[in-house]
Amino acid sequence: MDGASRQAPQRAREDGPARRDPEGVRRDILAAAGAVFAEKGLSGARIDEIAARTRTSKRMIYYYFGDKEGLYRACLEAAYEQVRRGEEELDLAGLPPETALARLVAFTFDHHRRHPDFIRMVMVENIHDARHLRGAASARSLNRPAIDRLRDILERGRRAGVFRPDIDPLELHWLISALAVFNVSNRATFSTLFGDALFDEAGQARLRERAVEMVLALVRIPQEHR
Amino acid sequence: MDGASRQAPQRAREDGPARRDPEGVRRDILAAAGAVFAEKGLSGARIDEIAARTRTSKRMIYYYFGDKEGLYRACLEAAYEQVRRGEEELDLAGLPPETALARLVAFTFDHHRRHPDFIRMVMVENIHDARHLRGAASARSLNRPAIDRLRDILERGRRAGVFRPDIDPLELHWLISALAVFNVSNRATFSTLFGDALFDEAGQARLRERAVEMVLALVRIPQEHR
DNA sequence: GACGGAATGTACGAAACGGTTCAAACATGC
DNA sequence: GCATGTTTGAACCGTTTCGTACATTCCGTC
Repeated sequence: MDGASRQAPQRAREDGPARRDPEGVRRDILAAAGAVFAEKGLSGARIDEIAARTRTSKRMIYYYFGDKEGLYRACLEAAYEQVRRGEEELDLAGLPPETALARLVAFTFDHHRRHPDFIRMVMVENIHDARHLRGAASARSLNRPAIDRLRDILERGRRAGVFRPDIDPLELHWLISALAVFNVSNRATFSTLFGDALFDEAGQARLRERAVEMVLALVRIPQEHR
Repeated sequence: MDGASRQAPQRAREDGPARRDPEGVRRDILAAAGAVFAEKGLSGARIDEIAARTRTSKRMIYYYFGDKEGLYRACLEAAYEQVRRGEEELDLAGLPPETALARLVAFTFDHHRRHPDFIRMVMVENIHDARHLRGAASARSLNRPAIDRLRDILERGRRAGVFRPDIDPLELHWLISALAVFNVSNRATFSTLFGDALFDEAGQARLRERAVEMVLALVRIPQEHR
């Protein structure tokens, strides 16, 4: 073949001699499969279609991932990892609790909106009763920090006398997730039934604002009680 | 065709074989198909499995519904119809606006919880970008009353001076739906990642209470501004 | 410069699946 | 009771689809 494609193993040779580019092939497959699974679901996805969207062949899918479910599991874990890692960008340290919470809600809203394929994978997985996620121990530990972050904010707010003391961080996470996830997961049916006024830029900005207001209104101690 | 004189056949003989019963057969198929589609999705569902859960045969499915997609569409419409009809039970007339809104939120929360198969159908449909729902004109008209009900409550609250005037009923419906739907649609992944403390009876009662608080806190004019 | 294991391409098999054929059984109008 | 169109069951058909067998290429090492 040509010599140009040969220099592919461009990664610095750390421990192993990267011959052809197994890691790259894996990533390539994972990206293609992730897109197709998100679009069509587990049973709706066709291995041949995934292979076609790849720079490599169907044979490689089975070589690296065993079977369709193995590939799906790998996609699921990769999706969680990518999205949760993206959340680490958010730095709330030093902000006053109310500002921190407002920023967290707004960020979560936008973050989910930026990752519709992740949301679709989660929906697909819920259709399957989270059967595949259950095996992934990584996912559990990957998600715990979200709760910790909230607990911290709530605690700081409580100490500052601006937040109610009876709000459970897990409940709050549930509430915030509900808004941020629903916005993406049910966009198609919602806009079909009620029009898409809520889903253009202005509408989304308003919804995000409402979400922030709503969470803060729940958590705050009303002025007259302070 | 005549509507009245045709429904005779299955009536009298309860335990007899009721040979000809088109309407009954249709309902039977729809029920079985609804369950399977909700469980496995459109592409995951197997016509043979649906047929097996039926008192009749695969042949009848094609006789009555044409093909798999036709059957799916019929299930989708039936699901929306059944659930929206169930919402008509709720009577809020005469209640003060705050009470009415609180009751509406609590009812919506419980109602969705009682109909997980409907939620699953909606999820499946969202995976398909609402392609099949788009054709169903009935669904659109079926859902409009939900907005009207909210508009009415908001308007009454505004006139009574207890609700903010800048809340759009559509936005509010979005918010309420997000909480009620997410609670069912993402239960599997959420409880896998964070435990199922929120999903036993006590947990669900707490979540419902939070949802009510949250919506009311958003819509109310704060005491000190009245 | 041949060896051996890892990586890749090709082509195919077996089962699953959606959908159809054919004819028999049936209710109902005449 | 008979003719007629409707309703049903069982076997069947052509494709699609997952997965694999086998051949081949690549590359570090001896």
